Amino acid sequence: MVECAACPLRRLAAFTRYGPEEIAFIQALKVGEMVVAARGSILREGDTPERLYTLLAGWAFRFKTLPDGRRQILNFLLPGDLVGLQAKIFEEAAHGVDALTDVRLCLFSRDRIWDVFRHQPQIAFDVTWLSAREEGLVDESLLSAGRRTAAESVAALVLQLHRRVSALGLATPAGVPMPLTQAHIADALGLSSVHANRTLRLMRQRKLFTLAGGMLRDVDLAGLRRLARASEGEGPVRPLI
Amino acid sequence: MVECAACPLRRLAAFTRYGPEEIAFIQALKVGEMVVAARGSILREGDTPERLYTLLAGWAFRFKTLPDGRRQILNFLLPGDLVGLQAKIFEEAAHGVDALTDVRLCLFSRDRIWDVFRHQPQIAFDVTWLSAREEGLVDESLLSAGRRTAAESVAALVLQLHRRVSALGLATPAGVPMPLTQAHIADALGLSSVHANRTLRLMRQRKLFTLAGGMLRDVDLAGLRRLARASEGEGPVRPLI
DNA sequence: CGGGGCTTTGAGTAAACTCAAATAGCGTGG
DNA sequence: CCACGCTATTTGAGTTTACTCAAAGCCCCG
Repeated sequence: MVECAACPLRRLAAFTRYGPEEIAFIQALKVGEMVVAARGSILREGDTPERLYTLLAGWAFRFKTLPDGRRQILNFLLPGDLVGLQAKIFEEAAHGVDALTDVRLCLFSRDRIWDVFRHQPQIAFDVTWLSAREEGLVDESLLSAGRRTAAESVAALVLQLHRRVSALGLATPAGVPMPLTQAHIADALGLSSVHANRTLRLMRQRKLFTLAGGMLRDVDLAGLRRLARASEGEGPVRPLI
Repeated sequence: MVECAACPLRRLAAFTRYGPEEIAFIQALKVGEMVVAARGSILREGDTPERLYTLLAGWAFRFKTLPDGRRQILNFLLPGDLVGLQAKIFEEAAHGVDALTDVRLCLFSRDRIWDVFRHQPQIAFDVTWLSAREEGLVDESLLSAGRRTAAESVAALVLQLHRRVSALGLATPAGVPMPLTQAHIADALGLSSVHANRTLRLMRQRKLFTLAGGMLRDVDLAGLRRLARASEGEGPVRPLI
């Protein structure tokens, strides 16, 4: 089990620095780790989860489903993201969380969240910060699903994920890891998977990017920004809990 | 100016009870009130707002726009809702907020939010609660825009607003106030206003509800729930700051 | 009584969907 | 090592939902 003080994420420039006292406090909150295999469920819709999680490694996503099986992905979760805060707050999850790849999670005691607010206002503020940031991601997706064309939406999604993955230092010379199937892209943007496929072909033809084997390659960032009409997005640092 | 201890909202069963100490603290945070006329702007995209607001009376909405003018409404704001928290947290608003009706807002000092986290953990927790609740509303809209048909989306939106307005005790024998134009409904659900109009006609023909003159009437809640495949939604009480 | 905004309707179009089938990849066990 | 099965991708063909453009009607307010 990873010691919080030695957490490999915490070394990244993407995360704010905490003092030893705060790290010790987080360490005291941590009750264990959990591993979930790719495609496994981390949190089911309607569940009352025992824990609050931070994603240590791997990809996951939040989603809602309709009774007939239609699924909407709400946002993707990458290392450092908090999982299950709403569920903690409302006692019952209004959304599910599934693992996209094999995933390692850091477990926090559910009851002790309250201690954070009582004793560590800085960390409490950062929890709120992360929650507001996630809402910002959902806002952006809603803009895509509601008002962007399929090509614009795909461009905006790829840009967002490219930015988030790069900030974590996960980009490699071989490309940027992006372990999504076309069905995930479709469900995130409100498209059918057939149309997602045709749109990806278009992106390839326009030389905006290629996405294959879980790797994003040959990205034309400027072209994507022009297409998505995206703003530059969040600043460089954020808290890690 | 309304005294927090005498705040008419606070008397409603929809809000949690605060002790005298907490109310005094909130009162100390309050630096004034602001009135914005219908159609006026409360917060512009890209602004760095000086204040954090609570909506005291009236309707407003959060939105994002694309450079060519396409607009997506992210969620509607009703009395008791917090405005501008993300903007406070990120220094810059990634969305605008416009008044739908004449609106009265309670102003809180921006800098002193930090005091809340340091001295009033209960209120800090409730800020997080409200933020998570708002994210839940956006999640629901994303499900509509992405995966529901136009009729299902309209049903889900009307159900949500009916529930929220009723919880505030604003329903009257003459109907439930709902001061939206068809363009607002279209922009909230990712439809064209022509299609929103045709969908509303369909709802009228199916006797699910009528919406005219800012009033919702003749609502068939059971029929709407069946159509929207909606879950029952949030519990009855929430914090008021 | 004349706008300006909002709503309503018609007609034609386009983006995205469904259904169906073929192809490609990948892991497992014979 | 290859065949099999499963999942994911790709493409074609036809359909539908929702869009655009345009014009007319409404209604409130000044």
